[in-house]
Parts: sequence; structure tokens; C-alpha cells
Amino acid sequence: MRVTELAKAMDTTPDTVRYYTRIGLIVPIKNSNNGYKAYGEKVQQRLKFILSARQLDFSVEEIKEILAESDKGHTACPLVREIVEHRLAETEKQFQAALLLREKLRNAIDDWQDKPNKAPTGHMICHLIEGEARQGGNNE
Amino acid sequence: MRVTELAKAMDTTPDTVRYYTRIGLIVPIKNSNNGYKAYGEKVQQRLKFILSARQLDFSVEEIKEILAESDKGHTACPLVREIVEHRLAETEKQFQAALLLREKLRNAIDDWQDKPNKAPTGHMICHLIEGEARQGGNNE
DNA sequence: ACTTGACCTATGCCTTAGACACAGGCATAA
DNA sequence: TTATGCCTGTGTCTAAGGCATAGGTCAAGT
Repeated sequence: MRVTELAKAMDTTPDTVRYYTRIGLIVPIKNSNNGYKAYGEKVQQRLKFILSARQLDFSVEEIKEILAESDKGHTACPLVREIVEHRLAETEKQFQAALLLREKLRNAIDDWQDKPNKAPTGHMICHLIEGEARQGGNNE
Repeated sequence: MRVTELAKAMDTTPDTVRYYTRIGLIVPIKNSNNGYKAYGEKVQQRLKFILSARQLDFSVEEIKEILAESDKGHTACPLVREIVEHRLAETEKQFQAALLLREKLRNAIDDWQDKPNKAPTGHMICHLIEGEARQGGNNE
């Protein structure tokens, strides 16, 4: 199995497969005489795991750690549980940030509805934004 | 005014000021004989605008375009309106993505509650994730 | 056997918005 | 004058691949 074939089978891109290969997450069976990488059954399994973990937004670095643990024959489950908790907290933050930003943008659009376009003056680049500035106070 | 002083005044970091300087968004008044950059009143105004736009999550590239327009004496307002609309759409996507991911993670944690930790087998790295895989179907 | 053309490959560079490390400069106190 | 501590500019690094390039391979056609 070569890179594109594997990528198609796993519904991802060749570049992604190459990337994982490059950083050593997956190791091709052998570089056949033509220099092409060949991937075996085991690697496909491994890639499937990687992609599933990526779906849960695990970082590649985290996945690397999981695989390292698993490669030593140890359970990776506790590590996985820990990461997923952390990821949830992180996602919650992103969620709140997106929520806040959405509100800010909506307010901006709304406030600007009736304001005209103005050429820049010596002390104003765009009055829309500069007039809005006080909105974004101290977060956190 | 030197870099740290300006940064403090605008409530940002020296590195940020240096970055904007590096890419030419702001231009120091002069490199005095000691090689230090000096920033004037005008630059401070400009930096304030940049930071306000960043608060609305405008990309630096977008801000650069706005400033270019403004520097030519034209209104940047239409461009700003366009960007903010686009940014809102983008934020909405991120918002939905975060929402979905949060749900996925919560489900995972919940489903795993009663499952034990297992050592990796020949065809399973971590049964938690591999068992969960079908969840993340076809998005988009 | 040879050649064409389409596809495939590996490699290296590019991306964001700064953060960080480093080596040296400046200024103030002793 | 020196010691010390903050300050400076420059260069390098980040995450997760995407993209461009130059060259290799494979099957069909001649």
C-alpha cells in the first residue's frame, strides 16, 4: 500500500499520511527499491486510531504520547481519559470565546448600521472601529 | 517612546509591538544612534487601532489592508464592514464546531465511565477511542 | 524496444501571530 | 570605573499539515 492508496482508504489526504510518517507516528514497512514508502496492515490500524483521536481534537503530540505508552505494552486508557478531560475544558474555553466574539461582532454590525463611511482623518483611521473600542474591556 | 514603554501604554507586550514593527504595520520614527526604535504619537494612534481590530479578531493581514487603504486617504469603512461580516460567519462556524466537539467529548467521557482500562492488544491501541470511532460520522 | 502522457512520489518551504532565547547595550548606583 | 539589572534587536520556534517542484513510475500505444 502506498501513500495515496492508504490515504483514500482512510479518508484522509496523502499529505497527512506523509506528515505522520515524517514525524515518526507511523513507520512504513520498507522503502522499496524505488524509494516509495510502503504501508502495511498494522500501520493502517494505527492510522485509524490516530485519525479517530484527531476527531476528538487530540493534538498530534498527545497522540504521540499515547502511542508511545501503548507501544511499551502499557494501557493508554488513563492517559486518554486525562487528555479528553483536558480537551473538554479547553473546548469549553473556545466555546465561550466564540460566543463572546460573536456577540461583539453582532453588536458592531448593529451599531454601525446607521453610521456613514468616513475618510480617515489625522487622528482616526476608521471611526467604526475606533468608536467601538471601549466595548472590549478587561476580559478574564 | 521606546518599545516597552509603548507596549505598557497600550496594554500589550513588547513582542507584539516588535512584531508589528517587523512586518511594517507601524514604523518607528527613527533609529536613534543607539539603534533603538523610537515611536511617536502617530504610531501610538495607529497601534491603538490595530489592537482594537485584533479584539474583533481581524487578522493582521486584514488590518494591513485596511491601513493601506486608509494611508491612501480612502475610506476603509466598507472594507471594515466586509471583513466584520466575514469574521462573523467564521466565528459562527467556530462556534458550531466547538459546540459539536464539546458534545462529542462529553459523550465520550460519559460512555467511558463504566469501561475498564485495558492493555493494548494486537489490533487495539485503546479500546475507548477505537470503540468510539463511529460517533464522528460525516460532518459538512 | 521505445516513447508518450498521466499520475504518483519525496522533499522542502510556507503558513499565524507572536513567544522565547540570546548576546549585547544602557543607565544608575557605588 | 565597574557592577548590575533592565532593556534592545535579531533570529529561531511553534501546529498540522498545504502547496509547489522536480523527478520517478506505470500502462498504453507505436
